[in-house]
Amino acid sequence: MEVAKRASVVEENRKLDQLDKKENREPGKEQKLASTKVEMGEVREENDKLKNLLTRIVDDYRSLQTHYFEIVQQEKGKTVKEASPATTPPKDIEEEQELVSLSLGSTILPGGLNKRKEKSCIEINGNKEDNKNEEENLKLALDYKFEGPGSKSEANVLSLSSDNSFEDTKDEEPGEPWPPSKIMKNFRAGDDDLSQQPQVKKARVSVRARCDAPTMNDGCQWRKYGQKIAKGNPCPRAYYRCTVAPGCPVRKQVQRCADDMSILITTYEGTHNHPLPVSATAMASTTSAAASMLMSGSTSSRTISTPSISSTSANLHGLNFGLSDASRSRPFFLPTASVSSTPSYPTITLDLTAPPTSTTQPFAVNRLTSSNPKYPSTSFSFSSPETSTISTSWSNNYLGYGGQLYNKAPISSFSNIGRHAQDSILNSYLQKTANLKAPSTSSSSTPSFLTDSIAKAITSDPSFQSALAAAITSYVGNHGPNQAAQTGVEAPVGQPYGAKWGDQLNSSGSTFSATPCASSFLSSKSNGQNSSTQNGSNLTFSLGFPSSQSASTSPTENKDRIS
DNA sequence: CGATTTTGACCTGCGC
DNA sequence: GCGCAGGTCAAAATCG
Repeated sequence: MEVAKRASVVEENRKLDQLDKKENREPGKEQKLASTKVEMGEVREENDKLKNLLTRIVDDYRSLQTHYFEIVQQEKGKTVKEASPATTPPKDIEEEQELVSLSLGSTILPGGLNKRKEKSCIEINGNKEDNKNEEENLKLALDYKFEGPGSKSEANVLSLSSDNSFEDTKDEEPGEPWPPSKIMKNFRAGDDDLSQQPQVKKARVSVRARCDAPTMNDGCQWRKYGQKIAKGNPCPRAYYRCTVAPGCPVRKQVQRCADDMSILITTYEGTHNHPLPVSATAMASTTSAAASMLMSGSTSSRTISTPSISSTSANLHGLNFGLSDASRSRPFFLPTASVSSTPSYPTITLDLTAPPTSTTQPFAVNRLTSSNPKYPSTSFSFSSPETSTISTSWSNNYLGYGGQLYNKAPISSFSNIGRHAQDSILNSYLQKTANLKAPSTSSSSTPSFLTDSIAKAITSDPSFQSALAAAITSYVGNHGPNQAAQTGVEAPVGQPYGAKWGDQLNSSGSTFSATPCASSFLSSKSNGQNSSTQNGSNLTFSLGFPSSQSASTSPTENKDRIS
């Protein structure tokens, strides 16, 4: 009911927004505009109330979930003790299990790789009708998403969807662009997903990175199945397919950049239909999110009132990510992402080799012209000098130390606009987070209007949020099963191996990288380990691809070479 | 000996 | 229809 109410409010907001836009184009209607704004204020107020309500519901949900797990544990103990063959759980328990399973969006792990998770993961095979109510509940719990483009309301909701389907987004009811059921549909491992979503299959995510090794180790196991000399590039293009699971549709192309041989271009296509190793989940989810960003076409020119990163962080907090604690403020680290498209293959490129963006060009979320109008194009310019550092670090296998990376160049020292972009995210986040402890001096060096506008520009794009969310979700899924369980956040693209956050931190010297060969990951420094932010810790989101030569989980890739 | 890579042949889509 | 380029297949070679 609340969801429906909220949806109606969202729709109302959208209409008002459109009306607002329209009237801005037609001056001389100030009176109408004024009344509209009054209406809008009311709607916003109501929206706020609903948000609060939603937050309460989420809290309730979480506590219920905690209770549920306790009950399940007790039930399990009982069942084992009694060892009764006729022990069929009560129906309500079953239903509850379904609910939890839906909420977590988890899938059963093959082979019991994660026993703890197995306990909380119950496969759902019930029919849709029966699950409808549960799905509604799920929406209540997980419906952290941006309202659709055009919504003027303060979109403090964050989508964790990686829904890539045009049809899906098209078909959605206003205000509910990505229902959780669809999120699950995409994230859930399954062969039939791809057949149902050819668009997803076609979407490609290209990663450019400086890498001396023949190929980047992204954590997956690949088998080379072909090599071709592509036109216009003396370097051959190698074709790999994922061999983690038989029948996995994911493929990648690896090719050196013709202009700069040190740059390795890896293009991913498809979605894994199997659980991924920890080291591969971040990459998978990042590419998935990037593909989502691309395919969702959600890059409409929303330059109106938009959420700042603080609202995002609030949502993350809402998801129990715990970022709202200012003492644990974490900067986000983002690569350059640009979109291009061919008629059949829309491609988003994450460029981690890009030099600092021109200082003459203020940061903005630009729209690029697309060769195919079907696929809207967007360029996010998050370039910074750090990207080259990252790339270098990939080759040098230092990618597990995102915190260090970040600390190599203190925030306050960044002067280029690309850095500003990242600063702005951080600053905006820091500024708007309660109980700020002034961990950085960067805010003084960055004009507030700039940081605000940048933050707004960045965060206004739901796709960005989606990508960020997916990365975060990946992080949560990988490093914090507990968090994931509490939040109901679904782990993207199959990540059954939920390693404990703390475990990872401990095992890797305060970074998330459990192993030096971890491919793509989200790195962090724990509290008190960071000299530059003594009052807090850094969490650096970055893409990391240690060279396969120096560290590879796959012997295949170790000997991989491009002749 | 199984897994993986190599490499030429083949298939497919697209532009002319 | 033809040629080109990208992508895939599959037999042979190679590796561990």
